[in-house]
Parts: sequence; C-alpha cells; structure tokens
Amino acid sequence: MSGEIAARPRTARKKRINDPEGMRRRVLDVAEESFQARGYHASSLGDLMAAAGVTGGALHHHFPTKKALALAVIEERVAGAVEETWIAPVRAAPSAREGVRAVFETVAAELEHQGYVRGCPLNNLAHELSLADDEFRVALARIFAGWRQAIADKMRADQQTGREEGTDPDRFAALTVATYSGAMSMAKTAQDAGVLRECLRGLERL
Amino acid sequence: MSGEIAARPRTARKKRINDPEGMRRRVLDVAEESFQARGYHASSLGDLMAAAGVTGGALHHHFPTKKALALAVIEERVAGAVEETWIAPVRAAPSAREGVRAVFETVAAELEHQGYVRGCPLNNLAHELSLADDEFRVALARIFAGWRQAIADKMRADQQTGREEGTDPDRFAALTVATYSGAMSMAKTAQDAGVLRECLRGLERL
DNA sequence: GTATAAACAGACCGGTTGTCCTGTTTTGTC
DNA sequence: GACAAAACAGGACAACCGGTCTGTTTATAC
Repeated sequence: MSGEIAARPRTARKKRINDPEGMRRRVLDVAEESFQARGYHASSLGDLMAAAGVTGGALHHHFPTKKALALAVIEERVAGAVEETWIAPVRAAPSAREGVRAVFETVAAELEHQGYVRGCPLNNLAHELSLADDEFRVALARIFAGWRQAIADKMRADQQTGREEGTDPDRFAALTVATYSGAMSMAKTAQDAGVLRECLRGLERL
Repeated sequence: MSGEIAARPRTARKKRINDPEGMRRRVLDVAEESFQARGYHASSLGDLMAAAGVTGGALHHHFPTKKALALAVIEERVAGAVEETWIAPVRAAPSAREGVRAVFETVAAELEHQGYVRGCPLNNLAHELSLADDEFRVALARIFAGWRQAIADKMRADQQTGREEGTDPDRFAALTVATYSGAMSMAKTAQDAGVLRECLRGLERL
C-alpha cells in the first residue's frame, strides 16, 4: 500500500469541453446552497470552487467578484424561489386567502418532512446584505415588492368578483408576507416548523 | 528643531487604572453596534479593538474568543433590548392588544425620526447565527420564547378579567412576534418603516 | 510589605481570504 | 486554415483574520 502514489487520471487525458452555461449554472447552484446554509460572508470562494469543481480562472471569468456572484444568486435564484413557492401558487389558487393558506401548509409540510429549517431564502440574504451594500438592498427590496404585489393583485382580482370587500389588498399582502417571514425566522431559530401553522391559524381569524 | 525626537507623552506618564467592568462594557458596546450594523462575520476583532480603544490582550482577557463575545452580546444586550422595547411595555400596558399596538407605533415613530432602519436586533443575529452554531441558536431561541411568552401571559391576564375570550394567547403571541419580525425585515430591506404601520393595521382587524 | 492573582499591553503567527495575472485551450468566423 | 475572442487552468500575492504568547502593571489578600 505504501507504494501507491496519487492515481493519475488515465481516462480523459486532457480533453476539455467548453460549457459556459453549464459551468455558470453549477457555480450558481453551489453558491445558492452555501449562501443559504452558511451565509454570504461565511462562504469562501475557495469552498465554492471546490464544491463546484471549478477553477479560479473559470469562476473569475463568469463572476469577476464575489459581489457579482451574490447579485446573480439574488436576481436569478432567490427571485426564482419566491416566484416558484409563492407567486405562482397564489396566482393559480381559487382565491388570495386560499392561496396563502395553501402555501403556508405546503411549506410547513415540506419542512417537517425534511426535518430541519433553513429559513426563507429571501429573508436570509436580506438580513445579512441589506445594510452591507445598497445594490444588494435594492435587488432584495425589489423581490419583496414583487411578492407583496402578487398577493395584493390576487386579492384585487377576488374583489372584482364581489368577494373580500372589506379587505385592503395591500394591507393584506404586507401582513401576509410579514407574518410568513417572521414565522420562518422563528422556525429557523427554534428548528421547528410548528410556529408556521400557529401563525397561519392566527392569520385565518381575519 | 532637528533635535526633537518623538514627542513623549508628557501628560499621563504611564498611569493606568484597572477598570474591568468599564472595559468589558465598552467592548460590548462596540460589538453590539458593529454586529447589528455590519453583522457578525463582517465585524473583525481588529475593528472592534480600534473602535473601543482596547488592546488585544484586554479583549482576550474578557472574551477568549469571538464566539464568546457574540454570546455575551446576545445574552446581555439583545435579550435586554427585547426586554426593554417589548416585554416591559407590554406588561405595563392596560391590555395585551393595547401594548402590542403601542410598541408598533413607538418603534415606527423612532425609526421614522432617525431616518434609517437597522432592523430588529434579535432577528438580525438570528438569521446569521442560528445555523452557524447551535449554542448561538439556543441562546437566540430562548429570547424568542421569552418574548412570545410575555405577550401570551399578558393576554392570559386579560382573559382573567373577562376580556378577549375568543383569542388563543399563544397563537396571538406567535402571530404578533412573527408579524413584527417580518415587518422589520421588510422595513430594513426597503429602508422604510411604513410597512410597520401597514402591518399593525392588518393585525388590528382581529 | 509581600505574595498572588487579576487586568492589561503589544507583538507575533499560521492560515485564509478575495482578487489579479499570465498562460493555454477551445470555439466561432471568415 | 488563419485569426480573434471566449472559456478555462492554475498559480501568486498582499491584506487580513482570529488566536496565542510573553511580559508588565495594578489590585487584592494576608
């Protein structure tokens, strides 16, 4: 066993294939994952490079700075996550109120199934980066605004059909997003998704 | 003039006074400030030492590690902030619902007066540190629990006098804390405290 | 007064960080 | 096939980080 030196890669002797889109996607994948799990400042580019199997040159080619990488994660991944888990389901729901209820329960069920709580992707980055850099802040604020507007628009659509006449759409949207964000914050800190359901019950008393 | 060597501090010729409590307090002051403004990972001990006017030896004497310093900030300052701005005012209020309303408006007024939003001290650290270290997480979770319980207890006291019979105290407390936390998160990201008032209005419809 | 511990000063170090730089290889274009 | 640009490799580097270490001064106990 002592004679064994590092096994050379006999297969694939220096045959490179340029795949810029795939490489960019892989970097974004591990960056999104690491930023959520460890945070922006606690994630080193060295770790990301190792996890993605990417060299420094390639990383620098696609994302000149760490900030540029984070901005891409925010605008492409975090915004996408909010769209996927909140905006689309609410739009597709029979009503705003029903959509909100469904999302709360879906997320709570998912968290309980996976056994741990990583928190809301948007809120996680918003807390760490909003005060650090104004470009970060604006990008994150835009996602919050789109989230709220989607809920408010749905509520307005409900009102077009005569329902929910006593409810202020923007107020309902703000309250919903705030409650969800705060509940996720508590769930993350307690590592228990139960508070999500508790807050949903409270919200339904409206 | 050429004969002058480095000007010796003629005043205060090496007269040191040991003030362990004061030095500890100064370190905690700048650490709390920096952790809130820049976050834990973005705050270097070097910056803190410079800001507090403290040498490395003194810092290490009172706080052996950065983690120990953060733990002290959490348990002594963050817990104190929650106690001061939330628990005490709610206890002193005529009712739970009135206390919650008063705190929301007080905080909103303060934020609008100072012109910027730094966010909720507890939530700021909770997001960055909950997943990083379990000791951090437990310490932060305990503060959340105390916050919720104070509100729930106040609601239970109200119910002893025949009021609020249709409200679940724990549910009300969870909803209140979640809404406030989420609203502060949005207010911080948008740098606009208006959403706090918006959420309070929504909450009052219960 | 003397012993002892606490409080503080200040330099030092190994490891890590983000970024930059110089090459090499692949790909697209004519 | 010639050529330019994009894509990628991999090392270099200065700055910085957190922690440790040794030594000195101040306070406390007896």
